[in-house]
Amino acid sequence: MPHNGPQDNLAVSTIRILLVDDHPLVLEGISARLESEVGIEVIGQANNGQQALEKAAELKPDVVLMDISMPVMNGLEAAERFKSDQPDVRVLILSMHENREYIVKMIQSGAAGYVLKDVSSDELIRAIQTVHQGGTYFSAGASEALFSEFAKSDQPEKPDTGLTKREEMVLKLIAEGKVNKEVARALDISVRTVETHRQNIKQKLNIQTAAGLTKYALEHNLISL
Amino acid sequence: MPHNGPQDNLAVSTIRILLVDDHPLVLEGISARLESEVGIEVIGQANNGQQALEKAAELKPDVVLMDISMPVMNGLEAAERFKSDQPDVRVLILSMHENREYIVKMIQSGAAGYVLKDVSSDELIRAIQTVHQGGTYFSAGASEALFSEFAKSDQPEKPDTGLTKREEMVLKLIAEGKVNKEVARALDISVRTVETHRQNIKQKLNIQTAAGLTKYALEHNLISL
DNA sequence: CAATATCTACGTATTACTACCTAGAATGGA
DNA sequence: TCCATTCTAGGTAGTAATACGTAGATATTG
Repeated sequence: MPHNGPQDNLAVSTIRILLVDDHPLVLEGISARLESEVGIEVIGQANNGQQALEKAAELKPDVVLMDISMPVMNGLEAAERFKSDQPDVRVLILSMHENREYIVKMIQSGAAGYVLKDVSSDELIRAIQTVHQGGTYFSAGASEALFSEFAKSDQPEKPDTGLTKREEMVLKLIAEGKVNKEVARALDISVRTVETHRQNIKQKLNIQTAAGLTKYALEHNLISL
Repeated sequence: MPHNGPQDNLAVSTIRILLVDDHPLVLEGISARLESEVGIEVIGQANNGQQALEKAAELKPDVVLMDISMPVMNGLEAAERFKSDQPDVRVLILSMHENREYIVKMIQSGAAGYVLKDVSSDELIRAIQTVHQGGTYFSAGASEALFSEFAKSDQPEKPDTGLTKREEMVLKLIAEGKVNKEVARALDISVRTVETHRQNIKQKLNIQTAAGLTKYALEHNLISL
């Protein structure tokens, strides 16, 4: 599987960076850090998302290293624009927020990576190289924030409901939208028994309605959508 | 926010690698690639997950570079064991599968990164450095496979239900577990009107029971858990 | 063995929901 | 303006669920 594109140019050409931050001091600091690195060149700077899009269209950078919070157009909006207007540009977010919502939103907006502002120069450079090659980079804090949730959400763990096995079974079937008669048939028991179970379940969980039962079942991963 | 741990040792100490693959040729090849790199040292090799755990306990590597498909104990199982038994060891998966299921499973198992086998030496080294520093690494193919889905799944988009606004409102309240009387009170309309809405909703959606309505509402993001 | 929990089932009465109608008022377009 | 849609509300019946009991059969376990 032969590879073409920027991936193979790493050794021969430098990575062209556009720096975007609304704080001049940050721009200078990062710029100084990166300039000393071989293989990386800061070809321009911008103070907000709007400027970033314009300068990028003109300068054609490989990677846009961008803050999130900025006036005029924030990083989120800018990342979306980049994705739709200049999809070849790789956007690497440099943020001080370790908040999961932010990170998820950035990914959805098409960012290729998310680096916290407290990273070392080494790590920042590695992040730049990674996204330039088409990869995805999250620094330690970011990946923790992201995947701790992600890992859980996709993991159907079944916490203790306080229900018996039979009750769980009944609840499951009810939550799937079955009426008592169907549940009874499915479990080969009397409708009255199902009613009893239903009563006990509702009493145990302190739930009044059938809809509430379904909600509970979904919340507790007894059934899935 | 001061940082301690392996992060700061990059410049002074080498990253100790344990290579795990059931194909001797692959082991040799990767080993050769990595040995020529300064700052990285292959301290051991294993042919399966079982061996990997044993050797890791003995050799204390920084990073375990491991294949998924192996005899005796596969990479998935091994990654889980590493997470529970030797949590300090960073597991980097080296796989030829670009399948999303695999990747998600690996993350849930505690892997710190996922690299496809067709990556360049440069990228592999960068991946190793990244995970060693506590970051998360996905090579281009992997991140695409992962986030194309992920981005969608977390986006609460509200597809057209064919329901009117009022009906959606009623459905929402019902799905939350409210009985008709409560819905009526909440919307300040007659119980009969709620019943009518309920009828119309069920007819439109072809759903029979209250539980079914809740399930539908959840599926379509009208309410959330 | 005795106590406990679980699963099973029924009686009775009340309340809630369902099915299938009609129908007026208001609203928004063609 | 007329038509379609939506929101409103009710009639009448039948079915399902709920509330609150009791109670036997079967494990399970201290």
